[in-house]
Parts: sequence; structure tokens; C-alpha cells
Amino acid sequence: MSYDTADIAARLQAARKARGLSQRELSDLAGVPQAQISRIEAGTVDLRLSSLVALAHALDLEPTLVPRKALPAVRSLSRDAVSASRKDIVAAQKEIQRISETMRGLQIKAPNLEGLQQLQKSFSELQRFRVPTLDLKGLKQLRQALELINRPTQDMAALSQSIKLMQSVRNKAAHGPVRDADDIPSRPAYSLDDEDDDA
Amino acid sequence: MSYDTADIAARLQAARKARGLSQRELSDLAGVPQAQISRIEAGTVDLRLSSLVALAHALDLEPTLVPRKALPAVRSLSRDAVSASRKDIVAAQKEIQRISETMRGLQIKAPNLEGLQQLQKSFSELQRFRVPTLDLKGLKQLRQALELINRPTQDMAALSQSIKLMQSVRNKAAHGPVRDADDIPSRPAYSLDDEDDDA
DNA sequence: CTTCATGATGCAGTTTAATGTATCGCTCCT
DNA sequence: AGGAGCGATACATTAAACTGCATCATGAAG
Repeated sequence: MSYDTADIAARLQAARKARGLSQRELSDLAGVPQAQISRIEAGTVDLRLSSLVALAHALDLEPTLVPRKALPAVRSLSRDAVSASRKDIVAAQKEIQRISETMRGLQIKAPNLEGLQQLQKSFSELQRFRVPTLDLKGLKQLRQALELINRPTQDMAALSQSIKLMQSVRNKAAHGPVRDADDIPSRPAYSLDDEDDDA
Repeated sequence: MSYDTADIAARLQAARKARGLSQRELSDLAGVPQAQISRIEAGTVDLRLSSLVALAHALDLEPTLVPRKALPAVRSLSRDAVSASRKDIVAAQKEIQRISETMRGLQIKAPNLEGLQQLQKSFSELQRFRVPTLDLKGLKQLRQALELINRPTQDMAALSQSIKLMQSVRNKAAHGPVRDADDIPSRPAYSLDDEDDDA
């Protein structure tokens, strides 16, 4: 593999990870099989431009040709500010996913639960933030507290605790360092409060 | 063909033409068959990344992935300032080629010709300029005058005329609009005052 | 009119990316 | 221990890029 092809493969992988996408998720978005993505990122194939474009678009990137002498400038323009580790971003997304599911479950099983409305309001506010700005530890605590409510015990203490945690995470996100992550969209590519199939 | 693939193909062609390269010349440089280059520029093939890289490198370009939101900035960085028409650049290169050959002929057939040294000095200065900055009309006149000297008639008037023209072209290039042609090298990719095979 | 270079196109044959499916080993979590 | 999701890999098959070579039409130059 030549320098550039390897470089491009690496950039694809970096962009994917920066968004916390798995190869399978990206596969769905780009319409390229997971197996093929694996090969591409490994640099074991000489991929076609159409594949590159498909993947790039799914990652909100654009393949372009730039003059060698303009390269440094372009590079500095397209730095992906990664601040938070990919692992943490992925983990945070998972937490949000589960929180979202739990919230839906609550809404169904106990729609009249006192405080549920406030919880939902906080959550929808929370979801307006970009994932990398969210505090992973806080999300974890929040998720655990929420799942406590969703059990037969109906722990009311857990509910007020959840409200507190939810607002705490939201506030942290609002006041935290600004981390202007260039090319990371405010929401992951797939919807969180997604379709239905159970309602 | 998707938008980007077409765009990339177009950029390749633009870059090639901006350098006044024929498909065959580029073919030699990049190691990609002329037929294939034609197909690629026409956008009738889904080229492989290796091909793209080969062509791009031959044109002093680099394929990169840039974030969508950084695109406008990158685009403005990599504008190929084309001011002079491709046709004229090609034509100018040909004129220079022929001038170079004529100069070599003179050097061999009449090394002691008065003024030849000055002519050569002017020419070597002239060659320091980028082709697109050179005045095509002046080059044509210069070439014709030079070829007059190189005939049996040994037209001395043509010689002083040549010196004048040579300096005129040189001066125009020196004072003309700056045309900072991003990605156009100061010399065409193939050498003009080339190897030897006659010396 | 002839010559020459250019870009486009055709064709046979080879190479290889792409795909679908399935599996494997790994790590993390319960 | 078991399950879930991850990335890597294997296989057979299909589709298509690539190659080398030959040709053709066009347009410019002598």
C-alpha cells in the first residue's frame, strides 16, 4: 500500500471511531458490507472511488484533490479534534441508548409516575448536546438510577435521584469546556429516540 | 456517476490541462495507460484508489478527506488559478521547446556567432519563469526570428531582432501580473533542455 | 492535401474489488 | 459461565476495473 492509500484508510477509520460508530453501523449508513469496511481499514484492498465516496459521505467527509503545497494548510483545517477518547464516546452513546430505552419503558409502564414528565424534559434537553461533551461517569450513574425505577420495586428515592443526576449531567455539558469538535455532528448518525417496533 | 466522482474526474482533467500535459504524457508520468486516463476523465469508470493516487501524484496533487464543513475553505485554498487558457499554455510550451532546439542547433553550427552568448543568457533567464507567465505572441515572434538565423542565409538582422524579442518576453514575464498559480510547477513535468542524444 | 498529435473507443484477456454469508477470537458485561 | 457486540477472516461468486493493442475522428501545422 502506498503512503496515501494507507493514509486515507486511516483517516476513514479515525473518522468512524471519532463518531463512535462500529463497522456494522457504518455499514448500514454507507451501504458497504462490514467485512469490506474491515478490509478497507486494514488497507488490504485497493478500494474503488465509489466505495470511498460512500464511506466518506456517511462520515460527513468529502474526498478532494488538493495541491501538494496547500496540504499543510488543508491538514490543519481538517484536524479532527478528538479530545475525549473514542472508547468513552462509544460508551457514552451506549449509556444514552440504554437511558433512552429505559425512559421509553417507563413512559409505557408508568405514564402517570410523578416526576416522569420532568425527567423527560431534562432528558430531551440532555439530548441536544453533542455526545462527546457529556460526562460518562454521570451518565452511568444516571442509567443505573433509572433502571432501578424501572424494576418492580418502583423505587421512588431512585426517581428523585435520577432527576438530580439528569440535571447534573445536563449542567456539566452546558458549562464544560467548549471542545469544538470540527467534524463530529451533534448527534450520532443513527437516531437514538428511534423508530418503534414496541409501542 | 455520483457528484464527487465526477468532480474528482473533472479536477484531474483540469490539473492535467493546467500543466499542458497530454493524456499520453500523463500516462508516462503516472504509469496509467492513456486509454484508461481517457475513460477516467470521461467518468465512465469507477476508478481504483491506486489509480487516483498515481494520477494525482503525477499532477502534484494529494487525495485527502476533508470534513464537509471545511470544504469551502479547502476549496478556496486549492483553486487552480488558470488565467491563461490551457491551449495557450500548451502552445507556449511548444514554442519554448522549439526555441530550445533552435538554440542548441545554433550553438553547434555557429558557436562563435556574435551575440549568441547574450542570447543564451537571456534564454536561460527566460526559462526561469513559469510557462503561464510568458507571452505567447512574443514567444512566437521570437521563435520565428530565431529560426531565421538558423537558416543558411545567416540573417544578422534576425539575430539582433531575436535578442530584442528575447529580452522583451523576459521583461514582460518579470513585470506581468503575478498570477500565483497554486499548483502549476515552474517547469513542465518533462525537461525542456533535456538529455542529449546530440551533442 | 498530408502529416502529426490528441482524445475517444473497441475488444479480448486478466486481475481483483465487491458481495453475501458464515465464522472466529476477543472483550465487556451480567 | 454465558451472552452480546466488536473486528477480522474465509469462502465462492459476480461484476467490473485494468491492461495492451489497435483504431478512429478531429484539428492543427507544414
